[in-house]
Amino acid sequence: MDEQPDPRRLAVWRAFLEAHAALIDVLEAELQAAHALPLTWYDVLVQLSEAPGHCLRMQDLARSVLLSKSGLTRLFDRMEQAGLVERRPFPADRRGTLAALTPAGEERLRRAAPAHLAGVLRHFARHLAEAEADTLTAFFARVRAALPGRLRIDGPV
Amino acid sequence: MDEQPDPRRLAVWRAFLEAHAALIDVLEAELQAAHALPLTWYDVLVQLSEAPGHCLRMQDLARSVLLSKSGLTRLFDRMEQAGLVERRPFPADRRGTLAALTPAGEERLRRAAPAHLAGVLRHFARHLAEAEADTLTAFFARVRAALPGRLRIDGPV
DNA sequence: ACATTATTGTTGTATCTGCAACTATCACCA
DNA sequence: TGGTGATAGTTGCAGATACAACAATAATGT
Repeated sequence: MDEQPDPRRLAVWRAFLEAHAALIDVLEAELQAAHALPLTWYDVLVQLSEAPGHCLRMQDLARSVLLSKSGLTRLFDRMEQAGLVERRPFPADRRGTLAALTPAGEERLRRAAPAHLAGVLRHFARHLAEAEADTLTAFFARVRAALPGRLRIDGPV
Repeated sequence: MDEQPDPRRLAVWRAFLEAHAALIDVLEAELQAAHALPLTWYDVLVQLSEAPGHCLRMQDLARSVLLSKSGLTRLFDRMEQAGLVERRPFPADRRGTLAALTPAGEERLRRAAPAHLAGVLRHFARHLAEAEADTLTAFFARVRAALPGRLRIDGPV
């Protein structure tokens, strides 16, 4: 491949980083203001609600929300204390734990989702022409596919 | 407005988030492995090296690297201790401090930059067709422009 | 059956970040 | 000139995250 410094492509990278940072900031602030939910909490609720049976193994949930095992353990502790989720034993494998949504968690998500999705639309997707959407998804998918899965998962070396 | 869930555009958002997380992970890991530099340190070095006179006010630097004032204070402390940057008095306004690159910092950046830029190219820009690059930059710029500047800067309410 | 190895989730600890409060300095205006 | 408020940077503190070590359980091979 041609490997010139190529400032055009470098510019994309900068723009990508800045857009991401700004987007996360706004969406987080909006979600926090409107429903007192950090984005990470929202993400957990979404992943659980989309899972079959509204529950997931802790480790799978960790991968879904892009967090390390220990990171999720602590996050889940906080959310459990808030009554939005709960741990259940997983009979099939007694090492495992099932992370499940409580009714309160479902309700909280149901109330917060519309505003958040509207935010994503307003701040992000709105700027996307119909045709561009697929191009972009495909691009991100290519990037993602060529990358190793999550590094920095914890556990011993 | 049309407020259908619009899964196509939602998919872009998800793909965007996942690609970002994965990219940061790999690039950080590579930079760390090859040059013992966290991405934040690299960013500071780049911003300073691109600034006129190789120095910037602390607050401007904070904005450039997308960090809060206090966040930068601490980050800069660490980098100063490592000898890569230094604080200089700013005569024109004695409240201010100039963040400057040391020769060691310049040297470190000069050695690390090629590998990092190659990484950005290999993991990100390579998947981008020539024509797509401009489309994408424009899109991110639109997103960025429509957004408020950094929220969550610190300081009293 | 048993020993060895892998996997699951949690915990100890360190790092990094932001918010709010603080000090020092500056800007402005009466 | 003095006073009031704004601004620059630092610091105390709390929150969130990752890595490494750990206990409990499962899987595998002999």
